[in-house]
Amino acid sequence: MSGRLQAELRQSKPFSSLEQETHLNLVRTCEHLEQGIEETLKPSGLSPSQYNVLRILRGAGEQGLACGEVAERMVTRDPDVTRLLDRLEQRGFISRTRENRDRRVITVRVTGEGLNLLRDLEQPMADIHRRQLGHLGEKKLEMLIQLLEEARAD
Amino acid sequence: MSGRLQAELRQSKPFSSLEQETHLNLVRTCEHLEQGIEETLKPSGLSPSQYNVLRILRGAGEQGLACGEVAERMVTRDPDVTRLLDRLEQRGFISRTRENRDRRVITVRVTGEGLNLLRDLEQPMADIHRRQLGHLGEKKLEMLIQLLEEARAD
DNA sequence: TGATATTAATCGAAGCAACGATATTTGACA
DNA sequence: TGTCAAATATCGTTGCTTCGATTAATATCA
Repeated sequence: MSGRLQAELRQSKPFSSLEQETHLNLVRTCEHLEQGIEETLKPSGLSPSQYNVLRILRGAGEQGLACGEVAERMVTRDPDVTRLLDRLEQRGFISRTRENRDRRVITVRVTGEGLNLLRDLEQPMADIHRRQLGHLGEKKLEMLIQLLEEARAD
Repeated sequence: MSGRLQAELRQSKPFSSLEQETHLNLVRTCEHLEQGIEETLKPSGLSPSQYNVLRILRGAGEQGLACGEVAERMVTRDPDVTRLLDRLEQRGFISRTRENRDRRVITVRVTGEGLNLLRDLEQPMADIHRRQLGHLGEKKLEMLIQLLEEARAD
């Protein structure tokens, strides 16, 4: 068994299976990375989910997206996108307009202010990603990606 | 670039760097695994953190652990362990006793009821781990563990 | 000793998340 | 057409998280 996680957990026989050890390593790594992301976003008062939504909307461009489409594209699934959007709208980063074509759907768009915020975050976010994972090098990153995609394919 | 995550995100140019792609793959995979864990734990009304605490305490045995030590050993860091323990104590899965040696610390122990709960969860948890990651096989799991540990070492 | 700092755990308040239930609008079809 | 089902987004409630402040006990050291 690998020693690093064992040391972190301070137990002598922490794992009952290789699958479990992998799981714990994944969760730990994720936690570690998310912590860095949160710190980078904290000055602008955005949560990772909110940042994710703004980027999704920037990707969608002028035509915007329906609420449900935003929910589908989020990295982590949010059971109540409405209130997430509420907070972004209150701060002026997105706008909502009800469609006349189908009055059930509400189209969401990122505002100019939202785009400015994203622009300001671009460099810091690139930096933190690099700092956190850059030391692995291209080859290992690709291996890791490959393994993770395979892990999700069940 | 790998195709799977790109399809999930439904964007044509989602990544500005390999590090970012790795990060997103990690978060997605974690999310996916945690979802399975949550479903397995739901019948007993435990959150992953609560389950984690019970296992930590079982590992510590009769002598128990101080609150702070529990917090240190958790997989995901919780800024307020007190209330997490409150809920477990209310349900009878743990007990708390103030130490006379140093009256600042409170020792936490898992109760018999807590141990029973853990025993009942053992098989379902082993099953879900196997179902989620077993298809990778021993070799790839070890590779993944190795890469994840390396990723955290920055 | 007495004053200050440190450590351990808890609590108050505010905001957030999760789960269902509820409008509102549209579609399907007898 | 009228009725029922489906889709879309929102809201109500309850419980959980988080942040900082607070209490209490111990350690430090002039």
